[in-house]
Amino acid sequence: MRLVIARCSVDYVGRLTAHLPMAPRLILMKADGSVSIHADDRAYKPLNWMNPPCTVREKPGEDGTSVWTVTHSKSGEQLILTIEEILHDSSHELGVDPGLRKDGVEAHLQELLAKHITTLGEGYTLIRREYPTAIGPVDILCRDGNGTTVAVEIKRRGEIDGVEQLTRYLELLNRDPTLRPVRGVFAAQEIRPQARVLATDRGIACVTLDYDALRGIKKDEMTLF
Amino acid sequence: MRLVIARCSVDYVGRLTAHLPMAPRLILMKADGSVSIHADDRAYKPLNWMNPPCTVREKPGEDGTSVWTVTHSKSGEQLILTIEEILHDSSHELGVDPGLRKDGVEAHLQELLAKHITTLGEGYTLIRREYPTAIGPVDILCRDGNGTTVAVEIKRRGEIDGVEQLTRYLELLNRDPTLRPVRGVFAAQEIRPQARVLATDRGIACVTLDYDALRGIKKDEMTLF
DNA sequence: CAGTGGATATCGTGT
DNA sequence: ACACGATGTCCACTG
Repeated sequence: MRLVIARCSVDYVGRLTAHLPMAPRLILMKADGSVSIHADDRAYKPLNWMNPPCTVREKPGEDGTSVWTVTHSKSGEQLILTIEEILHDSSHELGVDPGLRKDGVEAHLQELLAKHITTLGEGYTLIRREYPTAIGPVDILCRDGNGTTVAVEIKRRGEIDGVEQLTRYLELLNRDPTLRPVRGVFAAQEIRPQARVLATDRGIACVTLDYDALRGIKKDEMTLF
Repeated sequence: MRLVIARCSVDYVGRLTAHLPMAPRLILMKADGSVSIHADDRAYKPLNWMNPPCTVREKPGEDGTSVWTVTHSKSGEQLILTIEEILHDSSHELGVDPGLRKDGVEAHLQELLAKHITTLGEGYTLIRREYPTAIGPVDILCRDGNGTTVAVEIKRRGEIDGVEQLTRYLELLNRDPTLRPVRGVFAAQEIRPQARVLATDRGIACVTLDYDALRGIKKDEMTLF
């Protein structure tokens, strides 16, 4: 990663044509070949940029300037930087990043639903989250008001896969005499029609989760179908 | 603008929950208060970030680490950076950026239409682009197949303003005996109904420009109303 | 209505 | 079905 602070002007010719007048800016050149030009505002969004794959050609310009031409390898788009003065220039080896782990909506929904398990219905009690089975953990195992065991599968977007997964869990759980009978609840922020049809056909209830509501603002906005 | 290269781990708690394991990264702190954490790839997109308005609190952590807590002033979202080692740290005054000037679609459309002026009709010939008048340049001045002068106003989105502008040009141009009579053509990627009505009422033809078609893929896809 | 800024969402693509 | 990357677009907000 190379960090350059320089007085530069920039011209972009590609999907549109754009120009940046001469001013001091950050030029961020990453190991993936990308180049982005940042001002001291606009949060993380650069003023202009070039995505990989691209190549940088550096050559002298007029009046002692230096011209960096960044060319996109496929589209031919160009970013032309005219450098008047370099105020800082440093390079750093960062290596490959382990990357972002999103505990994301699914995990968060699970946590919230476990905490507010009665949103599934009155008298519901949590048995445990991530209830282990031979084919993987069930997101939530709980009991309804009648004491019947309920297995809950949580997804951000409920699709057929999720229904199939829950079906497998239910089949397995229903072999356990201490749990049997086990009902299924398919919970997601958004449930695709096909998934809903399949779930209903298998006697699995569908619950649409309202994330904000679950976060505790208003618990009542959860709708049960 | 402060540039920090540091071994850090990051936890984000907000709209979702995310974690970044300890690794060397760029921490970009802008004058607007924003903080973004970049790996050496993914083009201009940071691994994680916090938008303004936010505040940064720096305090010692365990084992000699330093913990930077970035808190969003309104939502309370937090970005927690645990810094193990600082490899680079520099600050730079950039001042306010003059900002991006998008010559954008309009200039590009003008260029393309000038190049393919016959897309307005058979026998059309270009007089010149940016034809100067006392009240500003006319985007394109050309002649149709009959030798009649035609003034073209080009916009990305055709609104009433553009029609008014073209009307003023036409009024002026029609005073010139060497050009008179001058017809008007209002060309845009998208023309608002009101603008179209006004233009038609004034005897100005409307042309919807197909950007991709003009770019030379298929010249025929331009539609004349 | 025009101009600006922000998107951890959503979409599309590829596997 | 899923993961990843890109949005140079789109929308919502402001004045």
